[in-house]
Amino acid sequence: MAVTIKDVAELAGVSPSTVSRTCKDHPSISLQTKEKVRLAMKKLGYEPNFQASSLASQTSRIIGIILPPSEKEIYENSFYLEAIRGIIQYCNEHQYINTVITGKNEEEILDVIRSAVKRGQADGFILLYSWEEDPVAAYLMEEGLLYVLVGKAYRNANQTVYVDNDNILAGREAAEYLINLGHRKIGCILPANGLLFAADRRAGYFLALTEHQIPICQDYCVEAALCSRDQGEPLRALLGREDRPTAVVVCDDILSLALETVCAGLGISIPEDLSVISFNNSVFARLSSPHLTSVDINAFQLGIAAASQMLRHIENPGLLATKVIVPHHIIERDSCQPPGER
Amino acid sequence: MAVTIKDVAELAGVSPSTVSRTCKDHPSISLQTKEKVRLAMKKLGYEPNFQASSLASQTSRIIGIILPPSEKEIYENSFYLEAIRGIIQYCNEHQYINTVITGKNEEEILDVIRSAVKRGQADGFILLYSWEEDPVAAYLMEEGLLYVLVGKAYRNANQTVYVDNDNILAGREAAEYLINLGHRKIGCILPANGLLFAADRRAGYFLALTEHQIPICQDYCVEAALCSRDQGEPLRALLGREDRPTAVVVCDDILSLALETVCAGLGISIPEDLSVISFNNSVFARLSSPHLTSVDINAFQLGIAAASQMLRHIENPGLLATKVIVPHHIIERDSCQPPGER
DNA sequence: CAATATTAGTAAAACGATTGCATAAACGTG
DNA sequence: CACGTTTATGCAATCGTTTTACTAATATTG
Repeated sequence: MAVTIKDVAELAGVSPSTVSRTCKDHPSISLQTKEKVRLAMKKLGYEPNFQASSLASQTSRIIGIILPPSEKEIYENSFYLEAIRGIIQYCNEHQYINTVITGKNEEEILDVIRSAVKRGQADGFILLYSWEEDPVAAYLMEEGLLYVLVGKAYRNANQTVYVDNDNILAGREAAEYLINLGHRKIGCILPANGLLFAADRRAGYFLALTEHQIPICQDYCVEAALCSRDQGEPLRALLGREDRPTAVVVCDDILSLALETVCAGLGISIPEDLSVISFNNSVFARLSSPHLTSVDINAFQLGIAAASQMLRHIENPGLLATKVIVPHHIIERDSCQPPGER
Repeated sequence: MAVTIKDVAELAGVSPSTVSRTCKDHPSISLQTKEKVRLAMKKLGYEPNFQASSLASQTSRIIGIILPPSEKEIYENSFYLEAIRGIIQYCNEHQYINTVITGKNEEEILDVIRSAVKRGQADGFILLYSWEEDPVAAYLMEEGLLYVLVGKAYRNANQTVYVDNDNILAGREAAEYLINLGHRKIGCILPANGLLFAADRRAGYFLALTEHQIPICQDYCVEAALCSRDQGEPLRALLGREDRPTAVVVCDDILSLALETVCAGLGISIPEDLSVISFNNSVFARLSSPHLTSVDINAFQLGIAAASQMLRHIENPGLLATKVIVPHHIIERDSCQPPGER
């Protein structure tokens, strides 16, 4: 049997409550006693029992990580695992553990959440995606549960704690990068998955064009499904045009890869005929040919920041909902060049 | 405050112990009483408190999922998230939860595990990778902790519960697929990460060649780092040869993508000049051009199987260590054709 | 110096289940 | 019908902490 608080108390010659207070660094225990107790703890290799302390203190020290309902494709994006890594690293350092939650659809996720809450299996939730009208976010908000959104809040932005990149700025900087290279005919390709970040990146793209007095051409802005059969269609439509763009902002590396395939089919070469600036800076960016210039969004840091917000709010209830912006940066590779150069 | 077992007991007019036994479907409670209790549970929306039941029963109902120490690249492989999904789905269905564990290096992982064990924070561990001489696996074995390996056991295979593909068979079938197309000069490309599955796939590849009386050429078998600077070097060496292979077995889609890049640089076209059969059937396989013929290893099922073994062993201590083989299958796409055809 | 405030620590009651043991009722059986 | 058995249920201890309320000892103050 593992060593308990009583064993430590006995060895140190104090009562269990004193040991407990020493662990919490309670001010009403003298330094002398604390030292004595700490020595005993070290000697016995004592670690407080997780369930017992949870039960007594009525908190679980468990944070639920909610993944979007599972369509396989979504998970191919390494964003999720990176963010999870960030979260668990921070949580581990602070004696919290995590439980990953997902399901076949939103209803199933809600069931898991409801049940986790009733059982006292989670102190809060980190939502790793943000969609318009997401029932999961709506439920968490309604029930007054503690949650942190990674991504952009759709409703109740002021009451929601969220952690995000400045996607508008990122989209703008990506477009500006192309504009500064001399491009004027610039397209924008978004994933058709309804995630909010894409809309923001597009908004940034529009902003950049407007600022540089480049007329906006609606047809230059297309949505494409990730990994579906007819994925190439909208891309081919864009690139088949007579006045096709000389550069594109692509909101996900996976899409860029798809784009490269379409380009190869149409005899368009990157970056000579088409400059591409991409998003996420994943393996895809390093493995494609040519290597992609891509905006790194720091998924790991997003995870760290989300976890840190979570813990802040658990430990100081009633804090105002703050938002945290994690910086992005452009990683330059070989997929961009000034237009018309060969 | 949430509804407790006492509330249910009161409403049903029985004692708490009867409610508890009803939950466990204990045989010594009459059907009549059980019905009465179940009705009360439903009415109140009762769910047993997780920490309290853990504390009382001295089990945590938490399964740790151990990821390899974090070098970012590893996580780009969607295998991990797929396997995690499988695990959590199975665990959720059986009222278990999961905690993901990783660290910067093996020592850090060991610390987390040690501490989790002392605190009673895990009933068992699922190891999502297998390396030769892995200190983590060694520790788990030494301490007599319950764990399931996803991948191949290196030492103590007979005492280890593990869940794997038949990678030798998979490697053999991949090579045979190429042989059946008429290829005789077949190479093999492995990731240089020391993971055991790669060696097995290679062994299968050798097997197939031998069986078909094709002489083995050591130089046809190369290792390449995933996503590193000089990754292309060994590939270029292989493909730059005068008598370069007409087909290759590539043990990871990510490597295939790298291979495509190198081929493009050398003016080698796939599949006309080089057939490629790949492994993992990830997005990469569907996004590359041409689309890759790839062996699907069913990562999700591996996760399910691992979790199911875990629970079996938790609930029946002393069970013999069985191994479970999850089937693979070849997904045919456009990267293979008979040699010499254009 | 007595009265009061502060400090340092303890005892014991939660927290919400589980479970071994006791017991009452119902049931056979000779 | 008395006795042993089976069946169904309750009682109370237990799991290992946290925390409230309390006490003893020491320090402070008018």
